[in-house]
Amino acid sequence: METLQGMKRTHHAGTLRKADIDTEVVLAGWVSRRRDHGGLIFVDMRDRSGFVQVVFDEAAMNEGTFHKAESLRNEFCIAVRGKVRGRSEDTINPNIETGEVEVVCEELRILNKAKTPPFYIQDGIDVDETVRMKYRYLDLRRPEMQKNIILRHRVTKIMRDFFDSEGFLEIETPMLCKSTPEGARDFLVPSRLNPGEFYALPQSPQIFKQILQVAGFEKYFQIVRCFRDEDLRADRQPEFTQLDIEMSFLDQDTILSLMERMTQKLFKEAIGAEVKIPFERMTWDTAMDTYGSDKPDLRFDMPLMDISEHVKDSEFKVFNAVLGNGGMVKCIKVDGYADIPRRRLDDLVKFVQIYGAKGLAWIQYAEEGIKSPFKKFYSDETFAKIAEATGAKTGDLLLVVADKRLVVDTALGQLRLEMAKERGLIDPDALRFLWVVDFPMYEWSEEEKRWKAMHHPFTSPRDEDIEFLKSDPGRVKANAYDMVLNGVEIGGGSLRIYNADLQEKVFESLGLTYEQAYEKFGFMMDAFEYGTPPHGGIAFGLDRLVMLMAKRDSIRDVIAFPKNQSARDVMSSAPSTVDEKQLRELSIRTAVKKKEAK
RNA sequence: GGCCCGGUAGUUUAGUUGGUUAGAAUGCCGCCCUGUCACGGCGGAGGUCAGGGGUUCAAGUCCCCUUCGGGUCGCCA
Repeated sequence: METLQGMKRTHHAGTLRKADIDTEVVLAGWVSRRRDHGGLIFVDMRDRSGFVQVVFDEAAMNEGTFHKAESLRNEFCIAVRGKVRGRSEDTINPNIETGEVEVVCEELRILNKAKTPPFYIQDGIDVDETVRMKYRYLDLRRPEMQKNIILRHRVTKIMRDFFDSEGFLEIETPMLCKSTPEGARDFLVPSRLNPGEFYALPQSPQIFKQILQVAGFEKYFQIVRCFRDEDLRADRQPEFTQLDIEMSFLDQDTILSLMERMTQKLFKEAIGAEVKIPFERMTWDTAMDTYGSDKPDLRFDMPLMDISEHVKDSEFKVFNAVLGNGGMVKCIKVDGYADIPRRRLDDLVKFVQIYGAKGLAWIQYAEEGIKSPFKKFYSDETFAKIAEATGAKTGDLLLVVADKRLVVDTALGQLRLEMAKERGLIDPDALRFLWVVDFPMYEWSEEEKRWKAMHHPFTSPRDEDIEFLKSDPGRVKANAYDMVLNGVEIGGGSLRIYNADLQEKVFESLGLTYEQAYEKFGFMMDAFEYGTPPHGGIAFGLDRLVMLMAKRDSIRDVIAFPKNQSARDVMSSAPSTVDEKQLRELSIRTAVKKKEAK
């Protein structure tokens, strides 16, 4: 092995251009590809800036160096001293950025050899993700992964600059916190010094950032790791990063427009995308009613339409039962898909059942006539009326779900997305931002038979709804808002309660007595007794945001070292068992493995 | 916890109704090659068909269990 002594890198490989011709350069990086022609060897040399072709010419260099070049293999770490040369007309490679030049090697140092990598170090590979994760250091060498991680850096840099210029302070909050019972499962950390007691890793710095408002910092932000011990998804990791914001003396417009300006600047500077502000705003009720989702994808239309009115008063038992039970019949219209294969319809029935619908019906306005499982229960006139109401023309398809409101909306909302994908209605380059506002304060937990806070228990109800906190919690709307991009929730927040009496009422409506609430959030309630300013904030999911900007389908592609679906780090093999001694120090008697737990 | 899909050389995969020695591409190794850029030519090595059990004259293929991975519902204030 050789060292870099006396050789100082002067350039990055991917930056060399015609203007650098005749420059003496020293490059350092990795062998990306080697093309050995016998007396002439080409090596594509890669560093984080890209790559350039290095030429080893047997006739024009000393024998030892050429011999060394013959031994090069992919992913060897090397340094090269040489001169930049313009390529002759017929050897220019227009497909690469450095294709007009090459580096003629004068000195080669092999800084380190490399084993044969388990997969190609290049973009667009189709390799089992477990293999990529195990060799994450190689996966991250791939240009597209480098691009993602570099983009992530730029995003956080722009955010920090923006909030600094707006007078916000980045303040750190603890990682070892008090466990909060509401919400997601906590990751727990045993306390050695306090046997039998545990810290929790923060699900978010929520309470601390509110207390920072009591403390008078007025404008806080933090790019902060958060932890939730719940099941994973393509867009959910047990530890994730949040852009966390809280400010005093604001109204809802202040924070929404602040975030719009931040988003506009971010997209412009990070990926060169123009974002128009202000964003469209839609109430939660409208979003659910029209798109069957609290985070509608507005890159295509296809609204949910209520046809209950047209299908009542018939002999069709299915619809009658639903309508008689306070349910509804809604549909979506898929243009030009009346010729959907029967087998596909059967699939779609199964599809909506995942979301709790009992079934799916349809009306095919086909050339040869109307086809529908409930055709015999309705007159031609009814089908014509439905066509008129929904705008369905010959050749169109209506997909119909009948059930309770929430089930109908959810199932059709998901079906809407499925159909848009299938019919190619989504413009992959579109950026459709949206604020969803006026979220309900509570949602009913069937499991626990009680009202739960939809956002969190510190969210303020709208003034005009406070009177219903006790009598009719379901109708209370909150000062809560979500930012949605292309059907993905990228941020959410609220104006908080800053009045102790109101906070107590809300705790009460959640089934907490003053004593119980005090046990859980006492330090916060105490703090709130000392002149708490009106305040509110928002939190952005950084991973999801960068995922969308990088046009990836999984947040794992924008996190350097993610966990797999079982929350394992397959590279380092975390989590792992620990010594008995460590457990004893923590006053933990036994560790039970999953298999034994059963 | 439920549902769906998957596991065959290092990698990506083919493998029909169960039937001879599991085939290919790429990567790897060796030799040759002075203008390639997915270089090319010739030759070679490389397989616990995820694991276990069962059915069968015969299992990569059929059945059961386990395990690992991905997606998803629940869950995620």
